[in-house]
Amino acid sequence: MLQEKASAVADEGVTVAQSGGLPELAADSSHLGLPATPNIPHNNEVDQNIENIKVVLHERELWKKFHEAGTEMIITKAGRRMFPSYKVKVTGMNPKTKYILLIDIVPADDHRYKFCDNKWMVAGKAEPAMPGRLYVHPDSPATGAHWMRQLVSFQKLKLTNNHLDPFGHIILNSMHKYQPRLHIVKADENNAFGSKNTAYCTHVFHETAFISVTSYQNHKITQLKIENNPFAKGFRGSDEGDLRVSRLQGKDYPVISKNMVRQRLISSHPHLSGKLGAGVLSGHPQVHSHYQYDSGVPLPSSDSQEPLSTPFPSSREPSLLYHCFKHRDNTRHLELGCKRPYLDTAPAAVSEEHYFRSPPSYEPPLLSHSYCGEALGSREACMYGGMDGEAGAGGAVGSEELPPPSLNCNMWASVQPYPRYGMQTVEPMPYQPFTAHFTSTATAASVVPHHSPSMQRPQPAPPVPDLVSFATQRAFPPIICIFLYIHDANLPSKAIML
DNA sequence: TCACCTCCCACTTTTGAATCGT
DNA sequence: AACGATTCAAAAGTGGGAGGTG
Repeated sequence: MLQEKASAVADEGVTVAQSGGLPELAADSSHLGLPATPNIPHNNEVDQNIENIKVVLHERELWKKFHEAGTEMIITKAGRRMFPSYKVKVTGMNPKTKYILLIDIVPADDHRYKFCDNKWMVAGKAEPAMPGRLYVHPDSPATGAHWMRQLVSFQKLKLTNNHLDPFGHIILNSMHKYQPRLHIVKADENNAFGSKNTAYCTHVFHETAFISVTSYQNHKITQLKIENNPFAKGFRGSDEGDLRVSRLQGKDYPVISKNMVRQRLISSHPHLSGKLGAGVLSGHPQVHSHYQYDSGVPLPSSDSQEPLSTPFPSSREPSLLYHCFKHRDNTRHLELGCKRPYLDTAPAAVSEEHYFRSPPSYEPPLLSHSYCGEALGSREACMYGGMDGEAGAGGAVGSEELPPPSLNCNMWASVQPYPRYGMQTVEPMPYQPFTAHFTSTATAASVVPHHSPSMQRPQPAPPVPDLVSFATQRAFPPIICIFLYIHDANLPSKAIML
């Protein structure tokens, strides 16, 4: 059976989750609006839901095009959407069970990059990580039938470099490499998750990795964006030249863009490439120094000034990494169970037992560090969801509306991640992708609903449940209240509520 | 001087309200 | 009156360029 799955999934270019957690609730109780029976014995139906969930990245070929060139994503103070947008096709869910879909974006490594000589080079150590934020899909929680009915789009997700962003956008550092991750969480009877036996799975498509920039560095990426993003249609050139540019400059004749100048110059004078990349043309009034000529954009390996042959090395992992775990008991210990990605190993080697996999080479050895964010000295905009109506006008959460000390994001950020949280692991596990968010790194991960910031306001700390509670309260639409809890034997339980 | 960032621009697509026809 | 189709204006989303900052 596993082999069949592996084969099928391989055809789709992704690997798929295999394992869920021990269920706490009757599978169908949530949609019935009935209180589920807690702590019921192991329920295979629910487990299978998690195990069987398959996620396929939409427009994977487009993502691959960008990936091959070295995807760049613009980040702005006001927030910028991702393009290509993150859309997935989900199958294998229990149609009646409610799930919550969310995305986070984690540092892919601990390097800062610069674009030099038409290549992305390591420029030093990464800036202290921004506080991790989660983007919860607007439809969450929704039934499996809902998610499977059509593409699940995260196109409204926005990226910002504003450390104090009040809008709930995902905060990133410029010139750093990041990896988006999709998490599917089974909602409990309260349309929430985080109770004792919450199960979830994580999907990572490595072709969605990108480097955040404030202006495009690689001309090839610029062209891909213009060619494929409808909003950038106005920048699409023609054989007559860059008409848009000529219009912008008030010319009644075509003006060749800088990119075109550079590209054409390079193509006809390859020997100039290095000088051009170094900004030789910057003195030209039409050519800004940060423009680069067209070519592949290798990203560096761990070896700092050595560019790689490909922007985002694909050898490290199959297309999709999978990780899943569940909360298993009341002991405030976290047991991590991972199934090996289908493509990660021979199907025959996949057992039914949980095990822990090694991290991909680029996946965060620094993941925890990233989310630990000791540099979060500034008061980060912790987003809190409130109830519509009761919340009043609300508005952006300003610094004066920061949560009480026990909920302070900085406090979260300062807490060391795994393994200090006493998570019970079967064996050493350097790689702990999702746990970093719902447990250890959740300390730095403020959970941000997508909803209007005007509806967000601080809420009193809810009762502290065991281990981790990540709850959404659909009962108060359209606000999703999310609670993050963490327990460390050495630290007081903490929570982030949204 | 340089790399990076911010703001503004013109253009396009998207969205939603208003209008009209059936 | 209800519903669907169409129209139109406002809002939102683009990359580029100029200029600012450290």
